[in-house]
Amino acid sequence: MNRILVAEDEDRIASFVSKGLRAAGFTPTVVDDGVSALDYASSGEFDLLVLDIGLPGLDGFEVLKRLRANRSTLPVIILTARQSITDTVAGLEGGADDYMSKPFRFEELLARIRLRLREDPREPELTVLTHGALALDLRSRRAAVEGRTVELSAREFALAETFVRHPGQVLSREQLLSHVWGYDFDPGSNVVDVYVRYLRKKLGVQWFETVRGMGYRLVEVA
Amino acid sequence: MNRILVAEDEDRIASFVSKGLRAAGFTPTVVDDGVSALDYASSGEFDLLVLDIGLPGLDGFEVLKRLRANRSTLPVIILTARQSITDTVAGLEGGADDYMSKPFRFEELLARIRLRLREDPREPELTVLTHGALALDLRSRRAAVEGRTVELSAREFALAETFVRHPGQVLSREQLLSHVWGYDFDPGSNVVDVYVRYLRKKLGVQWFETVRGMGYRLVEVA
DNA sequence: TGGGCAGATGAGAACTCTCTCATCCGGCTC
DNA sequence: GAGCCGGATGAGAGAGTTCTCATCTGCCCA
Repeated sequence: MNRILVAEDEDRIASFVSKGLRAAGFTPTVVDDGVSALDYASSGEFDLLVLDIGLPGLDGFEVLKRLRANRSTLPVIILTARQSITDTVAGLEGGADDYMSKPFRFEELLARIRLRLREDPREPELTVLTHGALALDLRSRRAAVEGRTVELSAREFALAETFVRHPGQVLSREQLLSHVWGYDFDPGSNVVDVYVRYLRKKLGVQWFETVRGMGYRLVEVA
Repeated sequence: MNRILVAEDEDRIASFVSKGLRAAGFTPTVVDDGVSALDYASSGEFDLLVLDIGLPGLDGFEVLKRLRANRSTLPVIILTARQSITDTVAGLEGGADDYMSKPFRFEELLARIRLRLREDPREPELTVLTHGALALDLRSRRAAVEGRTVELSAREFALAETFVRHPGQVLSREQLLSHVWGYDFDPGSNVVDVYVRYLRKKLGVQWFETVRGMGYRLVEVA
């Protein structure tokens, strides 16, 4: 349950997605045109399809349509153009299970993939992440340190979530930028530093270790 | 699949919830102490339990614990005190299926109840609401009118959602206030008027009809 | 026809959020 | 030990959001 087909023709996005998926333990395969997408998706070798709408050859809608016409129940998450609700509606009506509109944060795509691949969808979605005395309530966007509740802004929360999902692992600024800010953010910025500082201030300095020249790391709990 | 047990001792909230549930087509029953809650919940007469943590007699945790000890699989949504993530974690670990922290917007509770009662949880959650040429993307908080995409703020979106979920129905300011702003908002405010104006400006005046002395109504589509 | 009242509207205060920029600090290297 | 460089920090600009308030408008009824 971890073979994922990524149909996306923009190199930058395809690589962003496939790298991230691999790091998260999935086995991604990338194709960059509609015909191959349909072909591979029909092979039965995949557990989920991430499908860009704007594919050359056969567009995403067409791929989806033919796939469903062949009675495939493969879960499909479509990537729709920036801001196009029309595409979203059409895609969902055309049999997509979910969608992401570009530009998206990788963590969000990951959450949706996990949701679609979950063995028992009846099982409650994990909405509170914990790491030692640190707890993140994914729904209310609030955090708690040793019982004390802390309000986090959207960005602060997304960053904290990324750390908690990769405890003990050194995360580079680039990784954090692409996971939290999206794939098309200015890599020269020092936002990451600034937001790590915000988190340190709100959650306590002891959680976030600086690894000089490398990035930051959420300290592991004993 | 529509009999809901509400265990809540604060009158104001109990009535807010039960009224809303009735209006949404459910059949709510209210109890105001832990012993009755456990009693009724064990009867097999209900499809879901909305359980306040701070109940007199037996508190919510205890009710939940005993319920699960008796092998009941009744879906339970707990209501936790303002900001207490600790309660939330304890509740979910104690076998709750979901939670709401007070003060909550009614529409949100409703969404969670619907989710838990859905026949086939595998079926994609409805994430785009439409009403004629009006579409609301619940996830990206964007709306579309005849293909044109419009950005809405959180409040604007919640208000629009309420209208679209009750098309053609006159909604009083009080109803809108409690649904969109929560149950403890100053009833003397004219925020509703102001936000209806914002929606008219962004989505078009034709959608929102003023019913003098009564409230507002989303016009039905031909 | 005039007054009153419900609703519409304009303006703006308070606040939050996000990000940039300039400067400071301190460890590492030579 | 000096200088450099990565990172920490403080400050603030700019944008967006939410809500209040005062005023305007126009419908309805006496």
